[in-house]
Amino acid sequence: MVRPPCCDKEGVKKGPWTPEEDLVLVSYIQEHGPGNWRAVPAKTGLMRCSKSCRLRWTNYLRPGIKRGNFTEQEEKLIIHLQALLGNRWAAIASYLPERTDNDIKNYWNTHLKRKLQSGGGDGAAKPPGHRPPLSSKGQWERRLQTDINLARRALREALTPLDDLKPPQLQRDATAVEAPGAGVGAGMGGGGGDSPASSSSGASQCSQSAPTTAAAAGPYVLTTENISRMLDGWAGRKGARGGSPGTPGGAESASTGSSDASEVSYGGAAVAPAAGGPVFEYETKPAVPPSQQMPLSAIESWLFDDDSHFHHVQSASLFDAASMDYPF
DNA sequence: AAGTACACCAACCGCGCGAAC
DNA sequence: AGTTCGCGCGGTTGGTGTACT
Repeated sequence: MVRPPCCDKEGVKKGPWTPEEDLVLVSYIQEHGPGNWRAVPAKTGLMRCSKSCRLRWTNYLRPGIKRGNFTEQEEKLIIHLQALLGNRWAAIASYLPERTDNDIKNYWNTHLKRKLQSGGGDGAAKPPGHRPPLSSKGQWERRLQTDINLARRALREALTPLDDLKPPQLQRDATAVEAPGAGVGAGMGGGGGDSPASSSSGASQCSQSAPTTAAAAGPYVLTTENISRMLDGWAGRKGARGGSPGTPGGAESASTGSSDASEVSYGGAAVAPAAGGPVFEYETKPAVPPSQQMPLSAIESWLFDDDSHFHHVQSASLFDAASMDYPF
């Protein structure tokens, strides 16, 4: 059977998103929450296919996304995880909650791959693990279990020698949380309910569970700021980058000098809708207080608590294990 | 100053999977 | 049991900016 295209080719706009389209999409999600992407183009009037909407939200508009400026710690983490997990970017991204799989993938392809090929990487990085096809679900789960342990080992290795580098990361959380409006750092990274197994994709992080679960409250705290930046960016930068006004590059976020937490590349200050209050209607829970956020140290503590957790997940998939065992 | 090559990244494409029917 | 739908994932491409000659 021939698979029909995900959406009608005719009348579907492609290419860079415009700020106006972004606003329409954000407004819609603000009202209805992410998910049910199929309905988004119809209900918003956007001439985009559902997939494109989802991607735009997931990789760019979703709150809590940190863009550009990969830290040394993140870089090392990615290298280790890639060596262990192969090109399973979503899985890798789940360990870097503020990064999207697309972002990590791009960073890998443009920076790290080359770096490692030229011998600049550490010894742990090996060619992507091309694993034999799995013949059964049990095998798949065993592989996942192996992945869990390998990843944990890698994380520990990656983090241990970099303890001294931790402050910037944590400081980012700390300072960002203090940001007007409710705390930038409280988003994905500190969301509390965000397990490593939950997909990095916005939809899976936010969609079904977002409107109803406490765990989903975190990410949307960031929205006020992000939208503010977007709006401000549009006002101040329209046409600044000819063909793709809605797709500022990473260089911009990097150039702001404050490109840390959840730097949505529109950059700028608030034109904000009501800073402090929930922006999305479905945002029913308050921001996760700093004390309940999940800074990197939690990951570390989990890592170092190695054996005590292992037995819990022996027969479970990565995802099950995550939900019951992972502290983040 | 102009032209070219390279780097970067947002977005697209196709496939696979799971749920619903 | 088979089909359809919706979504997520990974690979790839195209456009833009920047560095180099």
